[in-house]
Amino acid sequence: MARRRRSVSNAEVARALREMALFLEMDGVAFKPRAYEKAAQVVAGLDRPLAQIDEEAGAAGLEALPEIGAGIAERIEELLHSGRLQELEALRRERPIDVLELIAVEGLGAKRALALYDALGIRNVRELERACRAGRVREVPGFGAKSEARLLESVGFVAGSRGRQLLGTVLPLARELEARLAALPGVRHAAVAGSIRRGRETIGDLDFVVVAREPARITEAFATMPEVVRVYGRGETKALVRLEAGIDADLRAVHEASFGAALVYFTGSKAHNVELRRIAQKAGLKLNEYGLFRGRERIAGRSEEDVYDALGLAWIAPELREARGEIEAAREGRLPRLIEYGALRGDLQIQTDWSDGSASIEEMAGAARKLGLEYIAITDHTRDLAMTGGSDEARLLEQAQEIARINRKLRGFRILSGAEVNIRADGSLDIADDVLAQLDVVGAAIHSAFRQSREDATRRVLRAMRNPHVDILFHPTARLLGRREPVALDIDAVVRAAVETGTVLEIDAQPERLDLKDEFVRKAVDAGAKLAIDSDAHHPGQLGWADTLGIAVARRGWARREDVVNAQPLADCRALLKDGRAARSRRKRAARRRRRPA
DNA sequence: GCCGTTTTCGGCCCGACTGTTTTCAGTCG
Repeated sequence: MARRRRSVSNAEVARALREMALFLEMDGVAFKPRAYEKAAQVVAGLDRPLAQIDEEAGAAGLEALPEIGAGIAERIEELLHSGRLQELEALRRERPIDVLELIAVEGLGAKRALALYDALGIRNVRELERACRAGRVREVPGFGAKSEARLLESVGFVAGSRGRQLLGTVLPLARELEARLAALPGVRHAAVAGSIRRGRETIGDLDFVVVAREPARITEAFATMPEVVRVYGRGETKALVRLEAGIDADLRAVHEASFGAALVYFTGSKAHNVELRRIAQKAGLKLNEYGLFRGRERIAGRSEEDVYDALGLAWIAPELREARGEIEAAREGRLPRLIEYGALRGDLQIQTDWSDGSASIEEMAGAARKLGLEYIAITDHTRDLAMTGGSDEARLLEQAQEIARINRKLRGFRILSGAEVNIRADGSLDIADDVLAQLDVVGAAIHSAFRQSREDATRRVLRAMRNPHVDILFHPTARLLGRREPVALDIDAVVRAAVETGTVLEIDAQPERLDLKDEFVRKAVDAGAKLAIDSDAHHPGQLGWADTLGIAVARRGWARREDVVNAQPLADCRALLKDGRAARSRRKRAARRRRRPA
């Protein structure tokens, strides 16, 4: 029997395309490197396996993807079918350079990596480090003692780098630095830009834009902050530093008249900016970080609104700036009215000391109330999660009584009884239906058997969603950023089932989860499925995640307030849950019976 | 190599900073 070949992942294909780009760049080939690089980015950002696209639609399916034409589609197919790319292997034989590793060193690109290989035979970071220490790099034309020292320093940072960090980790630091910049003398505006402003789930570096009377003093102050462990460069208007948190921070100072253009420019995304510049170019204009120019005349730049307006576009919220159709929508005036920060009125997933949370029901309710919420659901873990002290049926009912008792003392705030029940591998639940029927909010979630096949995992989740008592699918894919892959769900099938069964899909706002992720939120919104944005807090201090991280993900998924059940008043929220719907239809049927003449 | 309101050829985003190049290439964002 023929053994099935291990399937080639999108990440591996993206890596190969990126490597192709670098080898081509070494030879000074024009434009092709960028074509490969762009294709690599598209592949890395796909939410479906290339192998699946190839299986279903072949090369035509691959070519339908943006930035992938006949040439690259053919190479992707070669990779998928044979696990190899002969052209790349030939390039590697010709120059056995670990170019992907080497260009991770700050200050080294394809060209200079090649120069080092030609002169000294350097193939990887280890050999680069040795050559730097031996003082041989400074002998290479185009290099000197200074670049040798910088490279040596950078090598250490490559080893110690932790890569992209969680939005939830970096956001507080970014806000703190933003506030400190704003407080410096002579600073008129200071703003966080970059992927933080767009609300991306992970962050590669911090970007700040400032307007100041004496920019050079600001870049100086920035580069000498106590958190700075290394200064890559600093000029009159720009500084790039490494922070002790293990992340780089970039500061740009511009004039007031350029603030909006700079904010657009440094907020990105890169792909969004490229589209904006193309629009400018076609209109005979030029867009850069200083403004939108007709010839030498600046026609916009002071505010973001001016810049977009002058390009014939409505202002686009930063969370949408990913070149996923937002520019067309802005041109045609059909951008969604996104859910606002602060719009949540309740939180439907909260753990307490009845399972693995650290605070009591009353403490969590009090903290939620302080944040301005009107209601919460207490959803402690259940039987299968014994490790967390998960409740059985009797304990859930006991907790519901305790909640009722607390509610009697509360005015203007309501605690809903609930549970986070476990979805077993076969899709059954770990709590009996008759008890679930007595709770206000039932969330169901996967906590085990994460590596099922796509078919099995999808069947499992759909079975749970069809349970009439399951109101919400909690953290639907169970991924943990940087630690655990998502369960291999057919997300389109899950979204369809959500619409059919009235099951709400959750955006779990725990920094490591952010699950559903933005692209899946968009699918849910497009299909008309309902969402919940929950903190999944296990401690009072974590309740704020929903309004920061959770809303950011929802906005990135083009969600509006009306798509989110817990952005509604309590009565409306409850009516949108399954039991509420069932109750409503029961009432309607009863009313029809009454109207009918006897 | 990709793409198309300049559509099957001829374009392809733009600027700051660094180092060593005495006029600019490479790298980065």
